[in-house]
Amino acid sequence: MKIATWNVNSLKVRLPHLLEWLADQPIDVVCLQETKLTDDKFPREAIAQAGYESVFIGQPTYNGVAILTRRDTVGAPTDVRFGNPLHADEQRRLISATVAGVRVVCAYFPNGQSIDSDKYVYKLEWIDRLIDWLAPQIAQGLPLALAGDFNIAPEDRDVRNPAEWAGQVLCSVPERERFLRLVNSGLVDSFRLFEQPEKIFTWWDYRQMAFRRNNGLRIDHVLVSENLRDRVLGCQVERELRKREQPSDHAPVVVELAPGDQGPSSSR
DNA sequence: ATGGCCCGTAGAACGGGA
Repeated sequence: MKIATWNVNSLKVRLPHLLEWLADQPIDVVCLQETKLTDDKFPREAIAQAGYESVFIGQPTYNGVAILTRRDTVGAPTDVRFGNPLHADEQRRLISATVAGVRVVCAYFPNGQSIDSDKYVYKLEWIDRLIDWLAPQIAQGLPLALAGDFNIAPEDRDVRNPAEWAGQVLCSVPERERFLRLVNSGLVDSFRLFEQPEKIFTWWDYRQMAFRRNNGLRIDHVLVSENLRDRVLGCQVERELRKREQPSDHAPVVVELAPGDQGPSSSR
């Protein structure tokens, strides 16, 4: 079973890329962030014709998240939940569902803007509430994948120019400390389970030809619970989608999971 | 030195992203 996360930066604009990608790649579960669509405008039909069920929650202009599941393999998701029950948040940043026995949490972490911004305070608080919610479930042994745009580069090796970013939003100590707290609640960064080439990133600024110069950050992640660790077969960044005309500034991250005891399609 | 792009909402610039 393949699980992917992708910040599309407007699903309206990126829908053709998404459909071409899914026609080409056998992804079973796709977590999307920054759909920027209200629910009445979500392209459920086009995605259904491509063979995917979708659950989603959006708002005008900002945020918006969705989980797509491949009908032929994993079927429709169950126990869909919107938001964090421990956090009355107006912003649509979280959706979770059970797919093939795995609790999939699709998250669009706040950006934070800059470390002296109110948005930064909100970011840290938002993550704290997320940990409060997820940690007990992980501790109880729920097989879980937390996939999304974390807006955190966990270590300096996840940044092309660490000196430029030192102490800045996405790289600050409090953010990295929270990433570690998430990991320490019983998750592993699937990307780091494998020997990886250096300088692999998931986001590149649209400006300054940053992608061509590979001036990026690794801020999109798939963390899996310890009890799924042995099932992770690989984790890679789909740079191809960032090379296209009119790309998202993020590239997808794809994780492959070996079938569980119940198999990938027997969950429902 | 600063900001240099893209998207949505606008119906011109501006907020937000990262």
